This record gives sequence, C-alpha cells and structure tokens, in this order.
Amino acid sequence: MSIKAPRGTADILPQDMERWHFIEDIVRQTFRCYGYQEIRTPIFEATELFIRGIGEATDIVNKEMYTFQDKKGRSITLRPENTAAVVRAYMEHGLGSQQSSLVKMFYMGPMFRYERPQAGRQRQFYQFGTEALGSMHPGVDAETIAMILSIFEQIGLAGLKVEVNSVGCEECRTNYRQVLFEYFQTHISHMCSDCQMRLEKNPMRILDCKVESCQSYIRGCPTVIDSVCEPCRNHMDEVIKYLNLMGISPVMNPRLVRGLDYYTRTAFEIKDESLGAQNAVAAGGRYDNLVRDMGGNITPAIGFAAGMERIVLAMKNKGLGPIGKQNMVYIATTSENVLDTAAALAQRLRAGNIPVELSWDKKSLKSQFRQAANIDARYVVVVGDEEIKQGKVVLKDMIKQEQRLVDMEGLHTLLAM
RNA sequence: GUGAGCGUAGCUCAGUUGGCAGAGCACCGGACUGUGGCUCCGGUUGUCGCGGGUUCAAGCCCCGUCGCUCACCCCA
Repeated sequence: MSIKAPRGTADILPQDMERWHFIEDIVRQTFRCYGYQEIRTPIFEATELFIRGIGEATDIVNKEMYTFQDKKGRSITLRPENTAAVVRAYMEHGLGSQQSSLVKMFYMGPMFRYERPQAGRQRQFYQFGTEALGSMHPGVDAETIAMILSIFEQIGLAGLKVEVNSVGCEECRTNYRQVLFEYFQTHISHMCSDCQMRLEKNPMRILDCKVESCQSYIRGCPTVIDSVCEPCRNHMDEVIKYLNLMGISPVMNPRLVRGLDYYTRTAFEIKDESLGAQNAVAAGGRYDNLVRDMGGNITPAIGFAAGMERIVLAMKNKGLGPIGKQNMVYIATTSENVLDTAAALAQRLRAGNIPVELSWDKKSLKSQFRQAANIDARYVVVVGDEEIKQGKVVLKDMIKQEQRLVDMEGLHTLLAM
C-alpha cells in the first residue's frame, strides 16, 4: 500500500457508517420539526464569495482556503463553511421575496480547510447547520439553540455546555474595540507576543487567549455586554428569557468571540468537554448585516454549524453506539452441491425485502456459524444435502438457540413476520 | 505556520550491546461425521512508513522525507 488518503482526510468505514446514519437521521428529522428545508449548494464557489462573506482579515480566508484556478483562469475555492454560499443562493434566486418573510434552510456536507490536523480537526470535515433569514426576533435565536440541544439529546450526548454572548452590532463593536484598545494599551507590554499582534489587528481576539500570564489582565477588562448599546442589550436579555422559557439555562461567557467577521449580536457555542482542545461541537450566531454586505437588502439572519466528526468522537468517548442490526438471515451450506439451491433461496428471500447473507466460499459449518454470529444474524438457515431431498431446510433462531426443520417453500412467509 | 512524541502482521503492541522479524487478538482447520459465543491443538498473515547513508551485517545508528498523535494557533 503506497497511496494513502490525503493528509487531513479520513475514510468513514462501514463499521462507523451506522453511527453517521444514526446522527443524520436525527438531524434531518429535527430540522423538519422546526420547519427547515434542505438546500444543497456547490462544493466549490468563486473565491470572491468567501473573501467578501467571511472577511478578509480572518484566518480562514488568509491561510486556510483550498484555492485554485480552473481551466479558464477563474479563481475557485473549496467551501470552508456554508453560510456564505447559502446567502449567495438566497440572493441569487430571490428566495426572500417568495412566500413568508422568514426563510429557513438546512444543509449537510463536507467543508474544506487547510489546517494542521489534530483531534477533532481535519482538512475535509462534515458539517450540518441551518440558516434562518428574514427575522431579527430574539425568539429565533433561542429556537435555534433549543433545536441544536434537542438533536444532541436525541443522540444521547448529555452534559454539554451552552455558552452565549453578544458581540453587539456594528456600532457597539467599533466602540468596544476602542474601549479594549485603550484598556490593553497600558498592559500590553507585559502580555504575550500573540496578544501584542492582536491588539493592532483585532483586539477582541485577546479575550480568548490561553496564555497564563495574560489571564489577570483579561479578567480585569471591560466586557462586551457592558459596552453594548441599548437595543443589543435588550436583544440579549430577550434571548435569555426565551431560552429559560424553553428550559435551557445557558452560561454567559463575556469572552466568547467568533472567528468570522459577519457575526453580530448573539454568538453561541456548544462544547463537549470530553473532547480536548477542539471541543466546540456546534457554534453559530446572528449575522444581521451579511446579506446587505454582499449586495442584497438588509436581512437579519441567524444560523449555526455543527461538526459531524466531533460528534462521532464524543459518542465514542461516552461509549454511545447505535444499537442492533436488523434481522439478518444467514444461509449456511453443507457442501458445494447445495449452493445452487441456497442461491435461489437467497434470491427469493431478498425479493421479499429480507436481508440475507450467503456464504459462497467453501467453509466449514462451524466457521459459517461463527460468521453468522459475527454479523449479528438473527437466523441461520442451513441448506443441507439430506434435508434438501425432502424440500426442507433447518431454521435456527440464534437468540433462542432453537432450531427446527421447515419447508423451504414456506420459509419466506415465516421470516417475513 | 510553531513545538513535542510516535510509525513493526488486519487490530493492540514486544523486539536486549546492531546478528534468522515475534506475542496476543482476529482469521482458517481440527479435537466434536453437519451447528456460533467456552476450552485445547495446529496453521495463514510482513516493502519493519518511504528514500538515502554508515557497517561484513540495520527494525535498531545517522540524514532527509511522508504520515500519525497531542498541544500552540484557529475553529465545527
């Protein structure tokens, strides 16, 4: 074996697929309950879309995009996230002018970022998420968070940490930047080199610095929520109110900052602490100006994205797996003479939608039974030289450990029950 | 992009001062004429990540490279 999957990519093997389907089924079902419809956008887009949508100053745009030229020299980028693309589609097809004013869409699919792989971080990874465009009501924010928690609850992930914050509107944010700048200016010479850089580029990023020596300065700094304007404050209060109403008590984290430029007001993150450094299992927030910034009408909106691989990891950490396979029937043969009969029988059963495994290769009966046990077969049908003469087969119930002789003709009706 | 640790059978991993590449699990066969999960016996499985170098001799030492893991960074 010399050719391997590219760095940062992973095969999702058959043994894991059941878990993936389990999650995906819950996700689709829940989205449907909350009135979201699926949208599928291209895996690649014009590079310009992400530069304008995500923000020129962000790390994603600056160093993590898979960008290349197509044969006509157009700059193309593999999508690093899906919000910009959904907004593009929303505008391109005038979705906002149809039906109701609130358009709710969900997506599932692979995203691409050129990063150093780590636990819970890959170069190709799967996200699912929603975008709700056209309402600035705080109830939509709360509903989004409630929906995510419902998904995790159904999956079986408990003890997740829900953190919320407000990053304010445009005006609050410029004010807050100024406040931060002034505050940190006096301490910055004692802080780490990363923070010194952040002060110039994006002071809000200082807030989630992990360097020990920076912590005491960060603790003393003014929080966003204190510097935010009246309407933004009210919005946050309302979101909390609705969350409480839904039986959810989030943790206020004034230091929660999002990495993408388009976020406004509500920002939230859902963490699983079994995961290690990359522990955000879902995150999102409001982006009230993105549609306008991309050339559309003012359209308030909120969305989130969740990482499939991290959810699967969290499930494994907690020993959660999807349960049991369906009633597989394993057909065992005693010699090659009866293989024809066995094959015909398999076909007849499958035609009736009964899942059947048939051993084509010559193996001992013992080995065939072992295999049947390995795939969790509910029944084993033994097609033997002796029985076949009377038109019979042995039907063994693997759980009850009982077996009896039955007519081959009646087998499909017996098993269909 | 930075730092640390690690690449040996399908999986988990031993491998001494450089001297015939190993164990357990799994798989296959048998003990048990044609019946799984237990027990016992036997068998199959290798580009020692890849490429150079040193040496009579390299899984082991040296250089490079690719990959994995964890952390920084960033994020889902």
